[in-house]
Amino acid sequence: MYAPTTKLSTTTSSARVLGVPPYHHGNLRTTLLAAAERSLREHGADQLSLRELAREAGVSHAAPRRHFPDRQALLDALAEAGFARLDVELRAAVADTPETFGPRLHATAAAYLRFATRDAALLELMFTRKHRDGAERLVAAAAAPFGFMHELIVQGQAEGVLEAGDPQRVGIVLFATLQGIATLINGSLVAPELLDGIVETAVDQFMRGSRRS
Amino acid sequence: MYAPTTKLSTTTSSARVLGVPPYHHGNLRTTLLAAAERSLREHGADQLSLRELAREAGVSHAAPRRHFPDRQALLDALAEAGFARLDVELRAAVADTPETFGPRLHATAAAYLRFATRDAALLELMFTRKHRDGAERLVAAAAAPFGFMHELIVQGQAEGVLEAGDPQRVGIVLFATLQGIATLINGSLVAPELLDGIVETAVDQFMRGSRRS
DNA sequence: ACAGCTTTGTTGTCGGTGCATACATTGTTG
DNA sequence: CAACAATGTATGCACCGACAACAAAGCTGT
Repeated sequence: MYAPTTKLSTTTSSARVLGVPPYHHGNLRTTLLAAAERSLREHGADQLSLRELAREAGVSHAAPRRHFPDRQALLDALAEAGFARLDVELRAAVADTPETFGPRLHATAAAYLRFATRDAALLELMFTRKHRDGAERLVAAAAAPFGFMHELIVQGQAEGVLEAGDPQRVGIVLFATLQGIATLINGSLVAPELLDGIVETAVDQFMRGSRRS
Repeated sequence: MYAPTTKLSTTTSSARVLGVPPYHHGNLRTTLLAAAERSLREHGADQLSLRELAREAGVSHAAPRRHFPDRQALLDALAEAGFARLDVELRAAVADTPETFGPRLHATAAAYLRFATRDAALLELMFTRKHRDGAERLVAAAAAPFGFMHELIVQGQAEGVLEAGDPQRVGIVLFATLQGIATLINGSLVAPELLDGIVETAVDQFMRGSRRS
């Protein structure tokens, strides 16, 4: 086993300049993931085909197998990346927000639903139960955004805006509400125009429902 | 076009007694749906195969096509039936409950999550966005349980337990919260043992968050 | 520098699936 | 009882995911 090649696509070769594609792609895994992400967004997980991705990347149909043992492994990797990106987006949303709980909660909720409605298929992938043993990686990736919610709740309690209590439970309920709203919107069961109003209602209810009284 | 044969499997024939299977199945559509429901529960929507169902029903692999133009049509039918059953179960849950809002809300939430965790794959199917034009039937079917939630909210407001306001919005938020909790549990992102506690927290928060103050 | 091992491609194949078309059988109805 | 509509069957196609055997390229120790 040699080093997992951190440096990208050096692909030695003199062949490159001649326009002859090198035998080794050099960066297949990343290329496949990027193509998969696009395909997922455009056509949904069901339509995603390994062979199709291979064609797009200009490699043989069996090449992806070297990087993803099977189709599900690719989907899992996408979901994992999705959680990471969600975490980044949530944290970015509060970065330029007053440090008080209220505005931060609003910003978080809005950011979550922006992510969820923009990448509906990805969201579905992230939360779909695909038992597959290696689910640990996924759960670990999901811990990041969950942790963020947790921190938010703790802050609210520290500020005295929220009642004391198990922040875990409360955080889960909050997370669930946002996720549920996304599901209803994405499933076309609720008109998208209602989104903003619903989020506002949800946030208000949450504040009132768990404020210190 | 002759009558859509309400009476089941009369399959005229003298052949029956001889053990020779009749040319016409007599009840294929229903049989397929039943088998599909079982397969869905046991192996998930991805693994559901029309050819497999045909084999189970003892019929050629092209036969299902007479009843479902394509695979998605079958899945849609399953989802539609799912909404109908959900509606029945929710209404049944409050049937033998005190007529006051509080107990009814609790019973509804519990019933929703029982349904959702018992038939996780079905739930996913019901709320997954499969744009496919004929989504109207699905949305119509979904209207039943949604309507139930709506009625529940209206009752709460009439009792004076809930503040006045758009029952639609509030109902959607409630529905979303339950749906979101189900998603988190089914996706193994939250341990099942926590379910009861979370539901309780959610219901309490809802009551506090929208009670008349 | 080169021999040997590891990684990452390639080609070919297999079983399975959804969808389509042409044909066969049966039930209904005028 | 003679159309005709409904429902199954047989066959074929294109595609897919998985697998195995082989080939090229990169690394590494001597």
